[in-house]
Amino acid sequence: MNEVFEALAHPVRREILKLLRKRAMSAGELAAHFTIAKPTLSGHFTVLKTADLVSTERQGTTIIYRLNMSVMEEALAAFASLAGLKGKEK
Amino acid sequence: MNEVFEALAHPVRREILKLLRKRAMSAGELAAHFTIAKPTLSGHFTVLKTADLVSTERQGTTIIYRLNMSVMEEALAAFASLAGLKGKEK
DNA sequence: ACATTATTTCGGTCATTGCCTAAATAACAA
DNA sequence: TTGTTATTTAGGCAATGACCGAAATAATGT
Repeated sequence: MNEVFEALAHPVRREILKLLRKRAMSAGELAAHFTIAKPTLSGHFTVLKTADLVSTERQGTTIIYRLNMSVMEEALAAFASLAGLKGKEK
Repeated sequence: MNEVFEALAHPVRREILKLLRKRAMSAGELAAHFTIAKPTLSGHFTVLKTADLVSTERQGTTIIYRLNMSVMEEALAAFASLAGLKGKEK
């Protein structure tokens, strides 16, 4: 869960998640939304993947990123619990 | 809102929030729950204060930290929105 | 004024992060 | 196999973050 919170700490990574919320996209499509270099973005992808917030699927030469909704939901529940608003204590 | 997500990225800071969820505590009381040095902890307090997640009140020589529930709720809503689960789009 | 207690600020080190360009890998088509 | 496109890995650098001990500040009591 720590990795999830760390992944959420960077604005670019949050924006990636927001884009993937609408539909799965290739690395290139995602890159088109940012001005930063592709290798930098690739590093952000790795962080999101390590946190299990996204998963990948190769389609030929392109790699499709998709949002892992269940982990997003778990993270939200963890946060709600932290805030003491709902969810379990643990 | 970026400052909030950054503040949540460190486990010690999340633990501080969890402790403050039960009741307001002085810096010293909070420090008793951790093994790290007080100056380090004081730095974490500053991060939380900058994110407006906690507020302070001086009582004599001690400083009381209290959780800022409204900001916690806003952050939760922002996260829910990011996940596309509820809350506003923006 | 001086000492005591609580907390923060200062000055420094070490590890990590974010960014880049250049090079490597992967899949596919000619 | 050579070339093309898509993406990642490697290498390096500047900025930031986390940590500590020592010193400074703040409030209070003697």
